[in-house]
Amino acid sequence: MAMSREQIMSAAIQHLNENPLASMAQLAEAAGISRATLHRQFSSREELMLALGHRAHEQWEQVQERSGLVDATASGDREVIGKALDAMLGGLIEVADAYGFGLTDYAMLVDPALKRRSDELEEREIAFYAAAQRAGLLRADLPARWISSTVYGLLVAVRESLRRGDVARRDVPRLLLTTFQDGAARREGS
Amino acid sequence: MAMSREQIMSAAIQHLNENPLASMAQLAEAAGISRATLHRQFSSREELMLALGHRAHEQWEQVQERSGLVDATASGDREVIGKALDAMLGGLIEVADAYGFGLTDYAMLVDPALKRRSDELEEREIAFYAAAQRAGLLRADLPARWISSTVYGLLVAVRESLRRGDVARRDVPRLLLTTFQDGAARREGS
DNA sequence: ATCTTTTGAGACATGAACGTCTCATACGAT
DNA sequence: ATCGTATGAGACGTTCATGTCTCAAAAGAT
Repeated sequence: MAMSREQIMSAAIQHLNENPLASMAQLAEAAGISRATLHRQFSSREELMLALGHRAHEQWEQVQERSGLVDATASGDREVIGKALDAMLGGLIEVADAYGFGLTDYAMLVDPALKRRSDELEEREIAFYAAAQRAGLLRADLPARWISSTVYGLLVAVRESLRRGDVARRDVPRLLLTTFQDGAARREGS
Repeated sequence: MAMSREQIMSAAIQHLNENPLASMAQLAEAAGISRATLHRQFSSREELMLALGHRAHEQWEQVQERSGLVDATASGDREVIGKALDAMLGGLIEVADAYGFGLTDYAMLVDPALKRRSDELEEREIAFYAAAQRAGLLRADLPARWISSTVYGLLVAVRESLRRGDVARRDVPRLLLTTFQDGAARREGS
């Protein structure tokens, strides 16, 4: 059976999540193909990594689009923003779960093109958080950039928890959302 | 001037925070010594990395001790636990800042001895969070392990924010603490 | 001033991963 | 059944980091 480029990338991602330092030989084996064939699809390791990075960014961008992030930012409507926030966080969980290794992989951050793109996507989110602050949904006393970092950090936490089996996958969206929004302190009123 | 083992390790950590993939030659240069001298102090790269890992764990353990984490856990006293929580989070920020690269470095997690030690330290924290839950300080509806992961993720966020200059260092403890405790959502009552 | 120790520079061998290439074979389409 | 294409196995050369070693120079101690 012919392994498509897509299939190879999926297998690579899956394997890199277990061993971020995997060699081309290991990635080929993980995809069930020979090293030669892998090199026929991706002429170099760097090309493969860049392809993975771009794919991750595409998915990330799709999450933003599907959640209507930009429109919500422009609308300023509290309810619209709230719905977009939930949708975005839910989508990000899936992406972070799939592309987990990229969250903290140093090599991913080196390429200028990838860096530019992720900066761009991040700026959109930051603008969105700022809009959510103006709409009274998020605390105004926190820098929007810090909120963005917080979400990123919580996604890392999600990945770790899932990797170690600490929490069930179906519980993750609720845990992330409630922790992000309400924090871990016991509320007086409950 | 003779470079002590400690000084070499400090320089190495500092440099690894900028480039986690630095070679021995680069680490030697960063410490201002020759590659030969570096190898006289640390016979192999692995030995250096393990030494760094152990040092990080020592500092981590000191944070636990100085914050009185174990005693607080045993006491069950709400006020004692609250004070320990603040002290611990403050201390963890410093450690995470210094040993940032270790937070997400894959190689650090491989060594069995290091893994065992970090598991042990983590278990203490988890027990502490559980005590904080019983004392009514932290939400009881969140798994203590998830709370632990949350703190870890927020420390990653801190490191990122500092690395990019998004927030001032002096603001970090407040931001981390309030985000962890209260979340990012705007409270009704404010 | 002399002796001892430490250091730096560099050569050297080793091993791992990469990227290229060849060739026989298996597969698929016609 | 045949032809064209894709694949696997493996050899090959290259590069790079590692770890060892030597030796002359610098630093430090007496």
